[in-house]
Amino acid sequence: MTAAAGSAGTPEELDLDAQIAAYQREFPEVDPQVEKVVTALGRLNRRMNVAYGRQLVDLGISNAEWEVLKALVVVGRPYRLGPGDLAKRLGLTPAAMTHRIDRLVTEGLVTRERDEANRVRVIVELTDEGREKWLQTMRLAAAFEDDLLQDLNTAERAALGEILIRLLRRVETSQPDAGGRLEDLD
Amino acid sequence: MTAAAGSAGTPEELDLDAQIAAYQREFPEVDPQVEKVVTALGRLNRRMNVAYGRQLVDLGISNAEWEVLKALVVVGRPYRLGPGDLAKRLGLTPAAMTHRIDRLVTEGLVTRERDEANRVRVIVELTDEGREKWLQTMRLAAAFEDDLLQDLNTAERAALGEILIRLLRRVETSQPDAGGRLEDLD
DNA sequence: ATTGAAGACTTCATCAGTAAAGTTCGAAGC
DNA sequence: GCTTCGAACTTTACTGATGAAGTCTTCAAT
Repeated sequence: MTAAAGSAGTPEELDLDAQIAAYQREFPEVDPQVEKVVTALGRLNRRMNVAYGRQLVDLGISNAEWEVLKALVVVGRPYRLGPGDLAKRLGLTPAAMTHRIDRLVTEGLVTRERDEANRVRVIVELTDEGREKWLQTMRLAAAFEDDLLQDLNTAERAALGEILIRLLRRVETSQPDAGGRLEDLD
Repeated sequence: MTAAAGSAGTPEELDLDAQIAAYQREFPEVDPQVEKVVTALGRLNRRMNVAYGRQLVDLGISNAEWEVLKALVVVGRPYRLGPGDLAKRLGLTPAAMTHRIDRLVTEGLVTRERDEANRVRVIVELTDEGREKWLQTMRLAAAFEDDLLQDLNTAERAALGEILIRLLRRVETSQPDAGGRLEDLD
């Protein structure tokens, strides 16, 4: 097998360096250092999502549902938000939110009721069971994250955090966001 | 409205620190430093995907199609892979791959033909037009990435790359991957 | 009081993904 | 040489997302 080709391996077999090498071969102008950072970032994130996904399966909820629970927890007591607001926070359409809420309601993790003060509005509220479920996910996630960063000492963690935030600031300012689609939100 | 709530803002309005604070409030055992790194990482990645997505729209292809082009380019000339192999590399099911290839074929970016040497196999090959399309995406992506990392000096870039790779190694070794679903691959 | 415009959510049609069954071809055994 | 097993891809049924149209409520202006 040549460089990173190969007949049919799991994705890990494609190691990072081989992939960067391929990019250089096909597109010489590329800066390997930049590409390395960007590729590692994307790959790391994917792995983490897979890991989260597995834990969620164990707890019997989907990633989609988890996002909703997180959003409700973040606003704090009494853990209420409208469907439209939730949709904006999670970066999906109101239509999708309607269905997600349907599922969560049937599982008893949130309640949906009309706002009596303004009957055009709907209030989605986390139930005790929903909050408990979130706590469970959080315990697992925190354990995974601690393990992930185990090899980094405090200084390294701080440096990493600082750099990531600088990058984040750069993207967020360069993109006014145009009020759109944001995949998901933690 | 309390803390980071708000009526209905775009996601950016929820700044990172407020979100971390919310986690600490709701789940005191959490390590804020760890959470900060993890949250920033997730958020950064999301922003980057949005940015890539916009560029792709301008070029008239979807993120899904882009992934396929990348995979074919990475293996090098003659830019050929079977649907099953592609599916593994991109972390999706063969069924999904079938449909993606359908779309790419109608757009003229790849060809699909039976392997005459082994007629149960199918060969997907990048067309010149497909390669050209990939080059265009690469030019845009590289420009965006260079801009993103502009605030980091060489030493910082190296440090970031090194740390990310350490983290990546940790996730990849701790998860044998179980041969499964990997969202996507760059 | 009535009408009109805008906002918030839901419904409908369509699209892309998964899981599982189906099809076709190649290879190994009797 | 026929048959059976297995591999590679496609097809089918279903799920969850999008975008556009629809419904219901509120608010402002006649």
